Amino acid sequence: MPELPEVEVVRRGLERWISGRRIREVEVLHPRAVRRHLAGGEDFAAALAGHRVGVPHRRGKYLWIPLTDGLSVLAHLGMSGQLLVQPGDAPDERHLRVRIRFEDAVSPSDTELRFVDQRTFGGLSLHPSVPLDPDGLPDVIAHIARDPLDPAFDDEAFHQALRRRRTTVKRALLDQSLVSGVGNIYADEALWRSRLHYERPTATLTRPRTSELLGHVREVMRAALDVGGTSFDSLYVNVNGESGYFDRALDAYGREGEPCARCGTAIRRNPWMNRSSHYCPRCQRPPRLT
DNA sequence: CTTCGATCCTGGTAGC
DNA sequence: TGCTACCAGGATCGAA
Repeated sequence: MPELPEVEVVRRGLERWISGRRIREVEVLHPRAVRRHLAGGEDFAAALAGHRVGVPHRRGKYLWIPLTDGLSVLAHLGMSGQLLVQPGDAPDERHLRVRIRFEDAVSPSDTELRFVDQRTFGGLSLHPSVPLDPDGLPDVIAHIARDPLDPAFDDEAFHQALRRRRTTVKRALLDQSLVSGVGNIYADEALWRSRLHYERPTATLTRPRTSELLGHVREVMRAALDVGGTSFDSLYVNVNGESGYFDRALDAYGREGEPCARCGTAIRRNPWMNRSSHYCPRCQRPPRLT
């Protein structure tokens, strides 16, 4: 599942392969992939044609590609989305949803951009920027908080927000209006590293504990970025987050029944919010019920 | 205002 | 073999 590191790898790949190119033609093959573009698929395709694309930006799990007139193409990968740079004559993927061809593609094997998404939770859309925003942040994601790797992320404000909230620490990590880019995988990993149970009330976290947690979030994301970021300089921008390379480095997520790397106790998986939480029952003690 | 559960989607797999 | 049930889960929406 693409979380911040996977999306950042995609962003870098796009910067390398499509920045500066002019769009010739857009093909929308599945309406659901552009459902957040309220004017519809035909409008989306027509609006993009002729634009030159700028340098892709990212906030949390969203990335956007600025066009020339204050508009940006916003992309979210959802659970299974991929942005692929493929030769134009490569066979269509089974779940190809949108194809973007460029003016500079003269031979059939020259590259195009493809949005592929099996479960169609992701999508593309076109939006104006927040006025005066230096990065051209699309207005529809103005409510998304900065992510922990953003130099402007405010650790102290985050801590204060946690203290005010009446919620639990994992819910807070997944709340994209508090901190963005963290999904189920990196939440479980950061909590394991911090020896925090997922149901710990955020109001009980001390400032040092919050700092430690943020530090572990950053560590695990940077580790994933280091591994995933090494492969993008090939022809394909091929990142869907499954990334068979990083999962060997995970300590909690997907490790049910395997020994905790710290204490050897079997990792547990509990149902949680229609998904799962993975944790070490010994290192990550549940909070006392009040 | 905050909190929280239901919902969208499809392919893979477990179980009968 | 063929069917059903369940699972993965980010973001949004509406209820409380």
